[in-house]
Formats: sequence, structure tokens, C-alpha cells
Amino acid sequence: MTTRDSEGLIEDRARELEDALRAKGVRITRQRAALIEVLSRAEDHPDATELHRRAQDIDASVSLSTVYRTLSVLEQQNVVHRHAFEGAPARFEPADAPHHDHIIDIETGDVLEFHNERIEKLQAEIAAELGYEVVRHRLELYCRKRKG
Amino acid sequence: MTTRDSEGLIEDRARELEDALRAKGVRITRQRAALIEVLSRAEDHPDATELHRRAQDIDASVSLSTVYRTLSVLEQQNVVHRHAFEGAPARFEPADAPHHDHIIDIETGDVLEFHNERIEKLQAEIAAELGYEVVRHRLELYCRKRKG
DNA sequence: CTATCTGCAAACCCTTTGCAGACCA
DNA sequence: TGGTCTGCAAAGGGTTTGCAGATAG
Repeated sequence: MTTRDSEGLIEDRARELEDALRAKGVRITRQRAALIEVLSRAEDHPDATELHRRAQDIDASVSLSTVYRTLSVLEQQNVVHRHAFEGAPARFEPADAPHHDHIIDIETGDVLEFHNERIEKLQAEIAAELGYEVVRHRLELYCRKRKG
Repeated sequence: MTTRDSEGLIEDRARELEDALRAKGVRITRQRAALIEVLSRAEDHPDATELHRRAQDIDASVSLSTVYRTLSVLEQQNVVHRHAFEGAPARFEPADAPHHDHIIDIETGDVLEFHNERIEKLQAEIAAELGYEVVRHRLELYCRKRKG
């Protein structure tokens, strides 16, 4: 796949997202389009300030408040997920990736993703035993790279 | 066991803690003693404001800043654990309980504890596969009570 | 057209900090 | 007594909000 193709795919995804949102009655403003574009491109877990910075490269008028407000809207629409890792501003990622948990490198701040079905099941079982159902969970492994 | 006995045990625990801290060079002031007393009695997961309220019942001079400062000291000394649950001020608990994770009732804010050895092991395995070792982790199940 | 969205600046909330005085060891 | 600890008030940092003007549909 060429770069040109993947650019095209990202833009397609952004357009689809916009249409889906419009269909739900969410207005797509220049600022929101810029943020959606940025989120569609994001392969990491940027915080609001970083998203703001990136969005401004597309449309310099985007303000930080609008980034926050739009992120709230997108979160409600289940388009992005918000992660509040320890002692750091919240970080965001597109919600279209399959469910996963996070490993945070405590030395670099890098974030890796993983998924383990057995852990998911065990969580549900544990909650059920106590008379609860899991609505959402948070599993974060704060790790250090192994020497070797 | 009578109430009088358990009161006695709690006070003993508080005294032991104070002595251990003094041995490590930590000064035990009136305010710190009050907070240690409160923590020794706590069977829940209070936040700083609530700890402040309770400490003031023992010694009205305790300020919120001192509560925060002392909590930091106690956390460094591994005497309390700090938990930053989603969208809420940090909550604290004595560190003498065995390791456990938390279930948070999203309707009431209640916090339950659980421990599952299999999950612990799986976490370590997952991290190891990616070349990491787990320094600490955070597993929180945000739950709703089951109907029935 | 008009309800919704925006930028700006100010407010918010929890937490931390600088300072001058208090107090533990 | 000396170094630490305290209360107070003010600042910090991320996030939210009130407002008057701009704009999507």
C-alpha cells in the first residue's frame, strides 16, 4: 500500500465519521472536522493539549476549549475513549479499535495495548460473585522494560 | 470481642505505627497523630476532605494542607495507599491490608475489594511477553448492582 | 433563520507550595 | 536549640463554563 492510499483511507474514515455524526444530529464545524481528522490519523494516545496542537496545524482557529468540548461530544457518541492514567492529563484514542487494556512504560510514558480474554472473563466472574455486573473496567500495567 | 477490645487494638496499631515512623525519622506531631488515628480506624476508602473532617474531630487544629502533606509522607513510607478512581478525588486506605483490587459501585460510589491470583499471574505473563516487568498495576471494575 | 457552536477569559476543583511562626526530638 | 512541621493564603494544572458573537443546516 502506498502512502497515498493510506492517506486516502484515513480521509475516508474521517468523512464517514462526520456523516455518522451528522446523522445523529451533531454539527460538523470547521473546528470539529479538524479534530476528527487529527483523531483519524492518531496512532498513539495524545492528550488534549497535543490534540489541540495538531488540530491547529489544520485550522489555526481551533481553541483548547473547543477541543475539550468536542472530545466530550465524541466520547458521548462513543467515537473516542478517554483514559486517565496515573498522575497525568487524560489521553484519548479513537474508539474504533477493538477493546484493549494498557501497559504504561513508567520511564518513557509510552503506551502499549494488549487484550486478554481470560482476564476479561475472570473480571466478570468476580463481579458476578459479589452481585455486580461490570459496566466498564480499567486495567493498567505500569511497567519497566526488562534488562537483557 | 467487645467494642472496648477492638478500640484497644486500633489504638495499639496506631501507637505501633507512630513508633515505626519515629524510628524512620518521621516526627509525630499532634496533627499527624490525629491522622494516623483516623487511618487506623478507617475501614473504608475516604478522600482527603473526609480524612480532614475526621481528623478535626480529634484535633480541630488540623488543616487540609497538613492532611495532604502527611498523606504524602505516609504514602512514601508505604503506610497508606492512594487510589485515583475515575473522575473523583483520590481516596486513601491503610497499606497494611494484603494486596487487592477494587470494585467501584458506579451508582453509590461504594468500594469493594477483591483479589484474584490468576489475574495477577496473567498480568505478569502478558507484560513479560512484551519485554516488560510490572512495577504496579491498577485494576478497577466499575460496576452496577445486579437486579434480582 | 435560529439553535448550536465558538473563542476568550474567568471559574472550578483538587492538590501543592511559600512563608513566617510553632513545635518535636 | 535546630531543623521540621504547621496554618494560612495564594498559586498550580487540567478541565469546564458564561458570555456575546459566529455559523451549520
